[in-house]
Parts: sequence; C-alpha cells; structure tokens
Amino acid sequence: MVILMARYSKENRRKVLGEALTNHPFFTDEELAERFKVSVSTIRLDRGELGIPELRERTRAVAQGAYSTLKSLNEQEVTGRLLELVIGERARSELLIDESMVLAKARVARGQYLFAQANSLAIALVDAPMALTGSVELKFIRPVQLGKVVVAEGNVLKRIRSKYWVEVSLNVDSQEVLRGNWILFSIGDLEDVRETEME
Amino acid sequence: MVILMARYSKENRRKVLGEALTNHPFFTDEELAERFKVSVSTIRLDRGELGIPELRERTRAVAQGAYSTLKSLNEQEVTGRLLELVIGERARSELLIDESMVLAKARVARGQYLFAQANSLAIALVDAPMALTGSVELKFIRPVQLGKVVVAEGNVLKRIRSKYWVEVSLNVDSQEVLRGNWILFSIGDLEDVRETEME
DNA sequence: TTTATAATTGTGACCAGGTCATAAATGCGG
DNA sequence: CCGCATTTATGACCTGGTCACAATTATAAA
Repeated sequence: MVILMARYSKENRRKVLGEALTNHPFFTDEELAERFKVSVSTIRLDRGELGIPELRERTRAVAQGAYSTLKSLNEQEVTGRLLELVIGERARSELLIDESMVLAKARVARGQYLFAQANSLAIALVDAPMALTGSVELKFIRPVQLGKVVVAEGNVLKRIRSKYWVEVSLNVDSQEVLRGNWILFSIGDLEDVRETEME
Repeated sequence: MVILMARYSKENRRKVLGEALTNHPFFTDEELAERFKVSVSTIRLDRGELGIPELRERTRAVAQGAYSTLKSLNEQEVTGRLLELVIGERARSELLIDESMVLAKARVARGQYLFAQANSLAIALVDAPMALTGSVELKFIRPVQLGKVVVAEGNVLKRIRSKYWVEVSLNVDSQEVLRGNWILFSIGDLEDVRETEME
C-alpha cells in the first residue's frame, strides 16, 4: 500500500518556495525539504533554478543590508545632521529624504520623518539630560519629495524654569514645509516624568 | 636577524579586537589574524576568552535582530492594529507601546510613533489607492508610557471631492493624549502629487 | 503496455569557517 | 638557564552548503 502525499506541482512548489524564502529567509534546505515533502536535492535544484543563494549568503545579505540601514536609523536619534546648536537659544539641522523615508508609490516623505526631525531638534534645544515633549501644535504645509534636503530651524521663544517654548520650522528650497510650536520640560528625574501633568 | 613587529600586548589586542568586532562584525578569523599580526589560533583563543562567537553566529545575530526590527518598521505602514474602518467615515486602531518605541531613559513613547499611528489612521480613512497628508494641526497632550495601549479614533468631518477633513484623537486609559486635524487629498496619479500645491 | 521524457533522488568529492583538545614552539623575566 | 605565559600548530570533526553525475520514479504519449 502506498500513501500519496498531496504535493505541489513543480511550478507551484517553486513559486511558493520563492515566496517563502523572501518572507522568511532563514530556512535551511533540510527544513525546506521537510516542509515541501521533497528531498534536499530537489530543493537545491529549485534554488538553483530560481537563482536563490544558499542560507549563509542569504543571511549575509540580510545582515549587511539591515546593518547599514539600522545603523543609519540609530544615528537618527537626532534625526538629521545638526548644523548649529546653541543650547537654550537656536539650532539647525538638515535631513536628506532617502528611499527608506518615502511612501513607496508617491515618492513623498512620510510625515513621521519630518515630525521626528522637528521634534528631535526641539528636544536638542533644551539644556537637560532628558527632555520631554509636553505639547505640540504643528502644521504640515506641503509634502517633501525624495532626494530633497530638509533644513530645520528651531528657536527657544521663552523659558520659565524647566518649561520651554520652542518654535521649529522646516524648509525645502527655502519654502516652508512644516511649522510647529513645542512646549517641553527639561527633567532630570524619572519620577518627575511619570507624574508630570501637562496642559 | 630578526625583525620585531610592534604588536599589541595581549590585553590590548583583546580590547581592540572586541571593539573592532562590535563595530564591524563581519571579519573572519583569518582577516583578524592578518590585521593583528598574530596567528589564527591566537585569534580563536582571544575570541574564546572574550566570549565572542564565530563569524556565522555573529552574522546570524545581526541578520535576525535587524530582520525583525526592519519587519516591524515595515509593518508600521499602518501603525497599530485596525479595529474598525468605515472608509470615508470613521476608524479606530490600537497600538501597544513597546521597548522599541520608547526613549531609553524616560520609558515614554517617542512622539513620532504617536504621530505615525494618528497619521496612518487618517490616511486609511480616505477612500483612495493613495492618500497624501496635505496639512495637519495637532497637539500632543501628554506623554504615553511603555506598555500602554493607545487607541486612536478618527472621523471624517467633511469632504469636497478629493479633499478630506479628518479629526483624530488618541487615548490611553480613556485620557486623551493627542488630538489633531488633517486635511488629506486622495489621489490616483503620481503626476497629481508632484504638482499639488497645498495651502 | 511499453517507452520516452521529465522530475526527483542519491552519491561522492570538495569547500569555508569554524569547534575542540592536545601538543609543540617561542618569549621573556628572574 | 629555568620556568611560566603566550603563541602557534595539528588533526579530527561539524554544518550547510557546492558541483557533477548516476540512479530512480512518475507521467504522458504511442
């Protein structure tokens, strides 16, 4: 007696295999063989045919690519490059809108990056080991396209003890694209944060 | 005649080795041996002593870590989980504030995540293959702590052809933490985007 | 049913970049 | 010169492959 497993056809298997490996690149050939109920040799053949490299190559590719992107993301703690900073007074930063920041279709920067640049500039202006965004009012004025350099300018308008009023303006080709007013608190102690009531 | 290379002392070599591998994890033992002018065995010994795994392990670690973070970043296309969506009317989403979203020290969510949740909800409300944030006015009312679930509620207030007025409110434990008003354009064609003048 | 062809599976030799244990060589202070 | 730390070498083994080739199995056509 022979039990026939319902398998994929060759084309189907290859299609599914390709998809599986793009979504989840860390399978060994052995694991794939089990999953598809074929031999390891078949999997190797399939990979060969599909031009998919071996596990280690795939891992290396992910690691390399991801490493550089994550590194650049990390450096975005202060999003953009600080050009000028007089703590408690004024600051400027610039940010190049790259592939990773745009909406796939529109090639236009996602709002959060512009916000992040403005917000981090506001925080940098506050002379404290830690600053907290209390309240913001902002206006996105126009979209920013891939490849543009956004220049952020921030100014401290007023300060009363640990409370700062900061104004930030983002410009592209000397046209304003975002403007906002921040109220920030400079804090040293965590307890302050947890209990601070902002209004 | 013997030419003595100026090498590192054992401690120094190990210190530098450790630093080198954290900044640049893709060196093989052989490359390291050349760099430090010692044998491969010595490098292996050093790694053993320092508890640094082999190249493939390191690559795997970078790839795995980076992969999941990048994936989650990607999934933030619509930040948060959609709970309800009546296109053109109202929508709700929720977002759990996790480790990756908080400021290291304050354990408080970075503003861009809240903005991203609100912004993506606003965009989801617009019945179009693509939507563009034209203008936003928003107010961050209070900080959100690690582990909290943020519930976003969005409502379309008005619509004139492709122009939408949307109001979004974010709440934690039924306290409002962010409120904003969006003006969005629903678009089908890229050319529209590039030339759209928003005011 | 037989047979031609496609698809799959297995085999053996080889590779990189290691692990681990053990042994041999070298450097250097007292 | 001894003795100990340090470095280097050696050989067996591991994983997750590569490549070339042969053997087996499935399937459809004559």
